[in-house]
Amino acid sequence: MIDLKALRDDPERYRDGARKKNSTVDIDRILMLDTERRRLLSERENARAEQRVLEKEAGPQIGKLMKELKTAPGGAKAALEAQIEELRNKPAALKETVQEYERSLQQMEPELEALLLEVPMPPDADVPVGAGSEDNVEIRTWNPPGFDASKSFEENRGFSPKTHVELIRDLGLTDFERGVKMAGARSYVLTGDGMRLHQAVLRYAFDFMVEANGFTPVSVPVVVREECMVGTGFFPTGRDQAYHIEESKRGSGHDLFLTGTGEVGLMGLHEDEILDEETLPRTYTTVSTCFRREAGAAGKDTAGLFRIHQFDKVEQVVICKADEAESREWHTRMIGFVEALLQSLELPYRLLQCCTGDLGQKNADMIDIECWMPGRGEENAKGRPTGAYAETHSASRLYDFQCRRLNLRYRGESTGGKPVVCHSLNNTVLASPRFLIPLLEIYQNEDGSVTVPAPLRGHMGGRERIG
RNA sequence: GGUGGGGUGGCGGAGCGGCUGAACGCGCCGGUCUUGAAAACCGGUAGACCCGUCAGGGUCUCGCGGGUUCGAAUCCCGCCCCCACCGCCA
Repeated sequence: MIDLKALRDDPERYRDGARKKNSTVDIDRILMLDTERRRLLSERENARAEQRVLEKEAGPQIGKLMKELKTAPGGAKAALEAQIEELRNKPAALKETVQEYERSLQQMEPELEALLLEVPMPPDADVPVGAGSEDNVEIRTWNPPGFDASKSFEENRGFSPKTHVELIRDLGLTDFERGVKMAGARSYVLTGDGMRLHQAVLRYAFDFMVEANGFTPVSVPVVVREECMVGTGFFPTGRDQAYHIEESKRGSGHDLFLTGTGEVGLMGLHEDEILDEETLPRTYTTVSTCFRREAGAAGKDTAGLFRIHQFDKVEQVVICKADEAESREWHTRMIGFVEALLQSLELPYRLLQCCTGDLGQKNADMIDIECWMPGRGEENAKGRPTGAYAETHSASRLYDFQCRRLNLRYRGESTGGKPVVCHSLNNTVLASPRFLIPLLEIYQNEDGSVTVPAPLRGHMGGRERIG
């Protein structure tokens, strides 16, 4: 959520941000509602203050008169009762006024709140303006020794590569038929070495974040309340991407949702908390199963393990002080962790600066990392794919957008003891089985086997190859 | 799933119709004392929102929502959550 006060002070910044992110949210309607809301608030407060003054005056008098009434002779009772009645009426009249303002407020507030939840975080000034992913800008590429992703796989290795779909089929690493039988389209079963490799890459990435980078390992819920989805910024805009578990027995409003990323659980950890400045930054990592409905992606990437409803992901999040320089620094470092991981596995990749249209609602800035996958891209004359980069990681910088929704703050010396909304960032460490695509395709051999990358062998019982 | 007990400030814990945004204790911060520290003593210590250039003023919040009342942390109704024991169980 954006800061309503900031929007009040500089609406054009948010209008411009919404435009750049292709959002049609009505900023002027928000300003109008906000003005009206403050007017009502102020009126109600004045009436309420007056009411309280009267209460304090009349209250003790009523109490006194009530006592007198008990012992008063019959003839005096009527006069006392009339006096009490009069004292009661004054604040009672104001009560009506207060309630009227409150009803007006209750009528308009849901609309204002709903609109505020839709306002996107304005992109940073240095983010290139663009309509969608086609306008993203390549920052740099990295190639492992002895490999050049700007050339074809065949030129690099001397033979035509199989796609990952062919590799997993030929090596018996998956069983799509039975996956679909049980769970429908985009479902799969990892079998044998497929499952083992999947677990190996996850464990390798998880250990890398904990041991080499000092992140705090945690396990988090993957079934969460709606508040958690709203707080982390995935609702209401992305509601149709989440699996919805109805809890009809308990009435509406208590339904649960499957999380599409460990980010939800990691960021939800400190919802409604005020952290001590000295405990920042918080650096967390988790490995969790992620569920995505992939609504609107019908027919896209239907083959293989690229776009699926359920996968496992090692995720990293950082919660830090509200400081732009620190946010930027962490962003760079979190990307650096992934680069180090990919380099240790010797996989070619590139960094993409996402343009404004591709940032999503929450992000001020986002860098995607794409691994090179020989089995994707345009077909050559023989009808074989020529290879392409495809997204495997996404590093987001959100400033206070997410933490404001979560009501996650910190305080300390630098804030003068006052609570200030934290900044947050997140980045993929490794998502599998998608990650198996570049891994298998790059490490395949001419005889159809796949070499197990050296760093993973410890998690594969020392195996050096599959097949 | 059943039965019982609870939800008050950073924590513990009073309050059970007005004097209570909240006693008291702990913690934390500042000060006195001390060579320094501890102890002791003194003082301070919730959050949100609105108005105001500042100083300051006001409103709301004792799990959440509604009600009763001139007045609610305190009474009533609904909901949520937590704990204990029993049952079931990965």
